Amino acid sequence: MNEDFLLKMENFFMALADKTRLRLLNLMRDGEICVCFFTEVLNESQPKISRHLAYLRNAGIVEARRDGKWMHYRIIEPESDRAAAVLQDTLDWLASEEEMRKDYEKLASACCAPLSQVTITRAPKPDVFADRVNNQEEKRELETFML
Amino acid sequence: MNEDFLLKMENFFMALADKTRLRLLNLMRDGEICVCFFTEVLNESQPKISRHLAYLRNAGIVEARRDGKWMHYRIIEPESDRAAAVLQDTLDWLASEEEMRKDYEKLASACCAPLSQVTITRAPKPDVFADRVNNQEEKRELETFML
DNA sequence: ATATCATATACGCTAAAACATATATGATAA
DNA sequence: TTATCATATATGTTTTAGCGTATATGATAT
Repeated sequence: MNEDFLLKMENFFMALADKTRLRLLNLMRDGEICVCFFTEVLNESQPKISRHLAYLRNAGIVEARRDGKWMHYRIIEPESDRAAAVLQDTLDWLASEEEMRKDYEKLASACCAPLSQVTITRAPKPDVFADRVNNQEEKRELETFML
Repeated sequence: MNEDFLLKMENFFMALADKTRLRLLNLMRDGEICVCFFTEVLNESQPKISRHLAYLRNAGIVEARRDGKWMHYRIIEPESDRAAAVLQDTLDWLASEEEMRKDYEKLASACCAPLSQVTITRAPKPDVFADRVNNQEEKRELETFML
């Protein structure tokens, strides 16, 4: 039956249907973020954050990169163009909300990841995905440089 | 706290995170539909359909109109522009899927509502919301005429 | 009135999601 | 090696979603 496609779509929206996951996505909207930031900014337990990040990863919405002891998560463009459109609208929605901006600003007062300042003082670009892809190499170099 | 806005957003996505509700939205994407159609086309129990329609109504995604014994549901534009954008993308996504088109075509072989033929042979317009609003009066007249 | 039709809601149950706590993993430091 | 740090996962429990069945509501028909 049509179960396959519907199931994927259902799972995609499930991934967006959670307060913690929405806050996580909001924090990642302009680039990759270290797990320790999430726990700090959202003031939630580390296992809770990890579980929700795993959920987003399984849904194909974020991916992770290991950097020594740290894990950095970033939003990726979903395979489906349609899903990508929904996700982009969702990120714009988050960006437009005052409360989410407050979360975002807390990133400045961060914890372990040395790259924090570099990453977040970069001005948010309108096209999130393009920005993310283009700065990938650059970011990696900066990180290596700072370690 | 920020609970209010996040809760609303979470509920909005919850409403989209269910196979039955996605199929219902797909069937409503070009105009209002009678409950009896839903049960017929989706081949699901009447209470199940009603419960999911109530869910969508509480989420501010559809509204109902009574017409004698029948209830007609239609998609409405959410208050939030951001939610409206996500919903529109979602409807386009549904419209693009073969399996959903099959559901949609089953509307032609319908049940109780006399208006069915008139409603569904009308060619789908690109701007769903505008179409819906503009044809409201017209539809009401047609229904009255046919009863 | 009563009966019937279309739909909505209430109730009890099952299944799945989210949580807190504990433990495991994988990397660096000593 | 052992210790420690950052993160992931496993376990048991609580909460919530969805379902089927039964029943209520609201409209028409007799």
